[in-house]
Amino acid sequence: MSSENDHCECSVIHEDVVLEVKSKFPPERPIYCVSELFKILGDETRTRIICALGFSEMCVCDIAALLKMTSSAISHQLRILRESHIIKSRRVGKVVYYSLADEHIEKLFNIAFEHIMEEL
Amino acid sequence: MSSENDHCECSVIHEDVVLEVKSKFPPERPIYCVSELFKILGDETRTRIICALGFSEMCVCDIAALLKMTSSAISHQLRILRESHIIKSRRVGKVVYYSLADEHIEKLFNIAFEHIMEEL
DNA sequence: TAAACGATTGAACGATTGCTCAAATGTTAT
DNA sequence: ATAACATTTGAGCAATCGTTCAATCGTTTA
Repeated sequence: MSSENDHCECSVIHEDVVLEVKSKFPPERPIYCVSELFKILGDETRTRIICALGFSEMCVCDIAALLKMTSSAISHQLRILRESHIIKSRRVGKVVYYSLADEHIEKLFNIAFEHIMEEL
Repeated sequence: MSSENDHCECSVIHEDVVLEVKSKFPPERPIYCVSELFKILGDETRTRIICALGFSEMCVCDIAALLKMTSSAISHQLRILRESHIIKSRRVGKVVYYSLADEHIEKLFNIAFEHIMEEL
């Protein structure tokens, strides 16, 4: 016998609220995608990379020098950002230049910065 | 002998770009705070909780029932969200009601949702 | 006061993450 | 072809994370 409360050891207190929120709740996929996006942004190295690319297109070496990290570590993070379509790359000879894929991320960052600034 | 490039095995290719971006770069603290904020939001359970609270104030039990998880697991995540000032709580007898602390997070979520929707 | 119940907490665990290191690509210059 | 160099990649490892489980707290009700 299975019920909606299989995984909850307590009874539902406000069934009306639960049902109402459930009816409005977004589908699983966009929820998953949004949390994945935030997860990508939720790392200090990646945040700093995105912030840097917001000012200028940069190559791996320059980002590494700016952030005082190895280019291997930077490259690993750039791959994650590239696969998430947050940044894009173009190769010129041996050098690969990275830049922000679009302006959405900067907008998201500005809102987040505002939020932080108001807190302190 | 220490230099700016101690942690980078390659030479700086575009010194002008690095110096320019370095001069514009935000201080360490807001960068850290923003990445921490995104890290908090970057978990599917917390995303779903925030989404639910965007529709209605809810108690731990109801959130657990809605998301089909134990109230212990929910409570752990609520603590993280509360300590980050993303949600607030009020106790009425045995029941603790949670709601979003302010409208900033919803705004952030809406921007993120827009970004996701455009991608697919 | 004791029992019931919603919520919280801490330890333990398996899973995931971000870095390092070494090796391998890909491209250019000798 | 060979050397040099920017970048990428994969394995390995320590650290962090999210859940479960059991115990506890706080409040209400019998």
